Amino acid sequence: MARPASFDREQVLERATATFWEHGYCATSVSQLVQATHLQPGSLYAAFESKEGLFLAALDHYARHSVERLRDLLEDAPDPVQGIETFFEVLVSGGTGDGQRRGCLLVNTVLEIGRHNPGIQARVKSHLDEIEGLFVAALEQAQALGLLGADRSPGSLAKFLMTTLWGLRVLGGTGADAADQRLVVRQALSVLRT
Amino acid sequence: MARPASFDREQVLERATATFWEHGYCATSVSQLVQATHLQPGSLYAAFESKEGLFLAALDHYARHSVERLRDLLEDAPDPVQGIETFFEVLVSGGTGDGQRRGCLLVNTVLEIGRHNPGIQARVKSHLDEIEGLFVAALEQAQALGLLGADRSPGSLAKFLMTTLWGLRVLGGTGADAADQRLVVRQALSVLRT
DNA sequence: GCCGTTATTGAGTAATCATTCAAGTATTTC
DNA sequence: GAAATACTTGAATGATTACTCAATAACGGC
Repeated sequence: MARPASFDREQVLERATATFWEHGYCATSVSQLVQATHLQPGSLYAAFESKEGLFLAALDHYARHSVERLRDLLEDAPDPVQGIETFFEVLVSGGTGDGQRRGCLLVNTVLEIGRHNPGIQARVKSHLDEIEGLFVAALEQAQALGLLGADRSPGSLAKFLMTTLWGLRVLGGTGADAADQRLVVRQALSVLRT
Repeated sequence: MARPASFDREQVLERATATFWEHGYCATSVSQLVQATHLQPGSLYAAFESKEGLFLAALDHYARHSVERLRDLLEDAPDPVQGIETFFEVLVSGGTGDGQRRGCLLVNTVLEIGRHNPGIQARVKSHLDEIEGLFVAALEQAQALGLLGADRSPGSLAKFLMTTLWGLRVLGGTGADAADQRLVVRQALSVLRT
């Protein structure tokens, strides 16, 4: 019925996400996004409405992949507790490489603009809640398997693990090496061994 | 020998700090700083060289007060462990009010620009190290008093507490209320009770 | 192959950005 | 009170900002 879009939306999102992730929301200009996505301003605005719209789409794109990776990791683990331990080990040892240098886009976003932009805050929170949900499920499984005391609260522990994860992102941002981060992970995960 | 500056440097720093704290580094414009400090651009640049120079001075100003408050709190506490517990309770319950809404300027800065600006990262890190040092000292005192097992590592625990503190700042940024934050603090501080 | 519809282009918008500087002003020293 | 010195002023700088729109191009349905 009409001319179809000539760009691959997924690829555009991938490139836009990388740009936002690298520089942050404020420090990323539209002309940088134009350069990264190979889309002219007009096309970019036709497809995503605004810089903020593109950023929200980038957040979704980023979260989709993050959640997927965590889910796979937990499913492939021999047991839920080891899955969580592996997750933190991957986090600390760099994993993808880029992830270590740039931290987590969701966490960066909370502190950069979450407080000032309710729409973005809500979107980030919903993605973080999804991740927290995976931790809750893993901890409940662990309880069912007798790996975690029945008196422990999966919800409370999951919130604690999320907070540890976020703190590690800040620690990474200060330039701390993997060894320092591992010390923290050991202290934090000792809570699961009670 | 010449005309003295007519502004109160401390007051200017206080106002500039509040502005940076509220909006972040990137989102704070020089004209906002001009408005907040009541200094014309020329005076601002004569006194602080650049926007970044003023920001560094603001970071120092902020850290000076933060460290002071933590030191007082730890000194006034009946014992070091209770001091740490009080610190986290104050953190979670809002404390100053502004602090709760705006988080911690140092933590916000790490994730917003620390990775891209080595000078700022180094300055933030030195301030955070000072705070970590206070925790180390408190934990060593606790050990000396028999409140903490002699087999525990004050350095490692201090890093863990810092990470928890940072994670709580992110948790606060997502809009979590004091009750949720308290759950996390309870899990985290249980590590001290081992 | 033509028409209706939609994507693409990229120069152009006004606003704002961080920064500068020449002119004017106030203070100290002698 | 004059000379020297340094602070204050605020308009102006060129660059960059997010964003728009009229013109052009390309596709699907018939």
